[in-house]
Amino acid sequence: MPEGHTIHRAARKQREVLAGDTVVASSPQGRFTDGAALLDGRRLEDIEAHGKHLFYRFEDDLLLHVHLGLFGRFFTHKGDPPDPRGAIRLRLVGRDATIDLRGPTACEIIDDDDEANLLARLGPDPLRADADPERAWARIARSRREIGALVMDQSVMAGVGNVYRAEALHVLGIHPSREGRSLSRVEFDALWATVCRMLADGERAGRIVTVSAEDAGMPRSRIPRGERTYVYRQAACRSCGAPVTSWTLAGRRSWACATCQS
DNA sequence: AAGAATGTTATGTA
DNA sequence: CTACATAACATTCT
Repeated sequence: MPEGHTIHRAARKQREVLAGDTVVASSPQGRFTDGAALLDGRRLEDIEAHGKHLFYRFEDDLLLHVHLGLFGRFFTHKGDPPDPRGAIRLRLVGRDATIDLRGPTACEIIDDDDEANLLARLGPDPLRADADPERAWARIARSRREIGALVMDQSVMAGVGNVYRAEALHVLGIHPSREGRSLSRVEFDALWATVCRMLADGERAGRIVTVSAEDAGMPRSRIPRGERTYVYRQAACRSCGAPVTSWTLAGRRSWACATCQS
């Protein structure tokens, strides 16, 4: 479910929903029980997103790290807290909203060292004002790894996942298998700008729609599911109609248009 | 109803 | 040291 846009959106919405409240975090279940006793009843002070990672700062300097992984999801309930459904790993209870977390790969109490180590492994996040694209360029410009692997490597840039990898490289006409170091500075600048735009769009809309209104022949908000991407999970390119090839790149399925991309 | 999926990490191999 | 493959783990949907 989540690429970087989902995470930033969650942070923003949760800040809104919980703003000004005394928020109580209740006992995570299952394999995340370690931090339960510590979190219980503590007030939430801040939420921050870095790439696909979320950091919750609680009173008494307690820091909760959440990573949704492939399946993690938040569920927001207005009004009184409902009975827990399924394995709730974290429950944040505000004055008039409850947020449940299910299926994360990480939901753990960490210390400042852990946090520093995590952040040190993250490249610039296109959704953050403090992102420095030069760090990404420095890695890409001298790497012989495929660009399709590099853009999804969270230490190169933080927040891009499988959908944006396919879509960003497609609109730029760059084949995912090209070596990083074969990209020109102009191409990299366009790549960074595209990733920034796509992630920001996704955060605003709450879903990924990379196809333009012109190409779809309808407002982007009304494009049906399954038609919102040019090549991702497509058999034919939604831009030119040519066949889309798919193969495994960096452990994930990858797509490219035979004619648009080289 | 097996299998795939908007992810990461640890470990083994070359 | 780099790159790549595999397994493990989380859950929902088709």
